[in-house]
Amino acid sequence: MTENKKKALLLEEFLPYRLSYLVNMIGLELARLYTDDFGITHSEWRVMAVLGHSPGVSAGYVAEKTAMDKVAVSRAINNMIKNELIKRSFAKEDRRRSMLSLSNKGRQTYLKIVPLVQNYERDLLNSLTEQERMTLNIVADKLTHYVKEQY
Amino acid sequence: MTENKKKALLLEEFLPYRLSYLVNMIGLELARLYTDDFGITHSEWRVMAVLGHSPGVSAGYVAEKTAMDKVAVSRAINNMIKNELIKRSFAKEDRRRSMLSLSNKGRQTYLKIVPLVQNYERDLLNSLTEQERMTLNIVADKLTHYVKEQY
DNA sequence: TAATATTAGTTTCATTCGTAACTAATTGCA
DNA sequence: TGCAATTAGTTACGAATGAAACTAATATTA
Repeated sequence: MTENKKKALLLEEFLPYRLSYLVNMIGLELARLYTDDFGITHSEWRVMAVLGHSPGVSAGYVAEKTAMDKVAVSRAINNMIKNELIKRSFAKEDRRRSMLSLSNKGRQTYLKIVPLVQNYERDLLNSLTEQERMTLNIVADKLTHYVKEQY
Repeated sequence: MTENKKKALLLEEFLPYRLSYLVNMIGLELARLYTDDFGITHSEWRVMAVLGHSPGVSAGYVAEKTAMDKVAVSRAINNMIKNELIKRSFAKEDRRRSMLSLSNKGRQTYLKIVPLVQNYERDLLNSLTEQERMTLNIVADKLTHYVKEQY
């Protein structure tokens, strides 16, 4: 006999909904850190985070690392070039491939934002016990692994 | 002396990013369940979930329960009325307040979707141990509580 | 009770986002 | 070599989203 207990569906108990709500709130709070003070959008911040760590990479690499699609990356990059946060050149051996890095202004902004978001993450995680943080890490990895192979 | 170990910021280790990626993937997968087969959008599904459980409530109540803004709720509702998934009347004692419930067609759709999303949730959680599921619940609540009071 | 404020929901408009089509450069291979 | 296929990135367009202004109904209060 297969499992057949028909349980009511309550949004506030449904894990995907709860996580979505949580992530949305976290995103809003983080966005305040870079939007209000630096006029950087969420997409732009992701691009910046990759270039801050890995200068010289291509737009495709950024797309891969950020899990953004290439159109979104293209838009963010071009906007940041306009705002002089990013410098772009093209690879000599393949003139399609861009080589991106932060400008001085971009790097200064990056270096200001990094501690802000790291502090936010720290404060957030400080509401958990060490044991809970460890489990959260494992759970996030397991679930991500699961959804990736589903996909 | 305050903590001053300057750690590099790696997107793939940054919890808000990891959770955002995970939730996005889960959302895409869930959307397949109701969009492909029933032409229901994500917003519409949330509205449907509330009305399935609590027939007769107002648009404002739906907005509150779904954490959607009232514009999004209004649009979803009107579209679902057009598609004959929802019936609407207005309260006699306050003719601004809507009283919403699923139509027969809407309820049939709802009853088909509920087990699909519940199965999805079950499969997702089955990739965890019982202990991890318990901790995940607690962690989700704690973090949500934290971000709510921050806000 | 008339004037004002508040509330429920809708419309408008500007921006964001994603898909698909496109351009330009390079690679593969006949 | 030369032509088809692939790759990097951009442009164009339609759908989704959010903020602000708006409409209609009700509540407040002078």
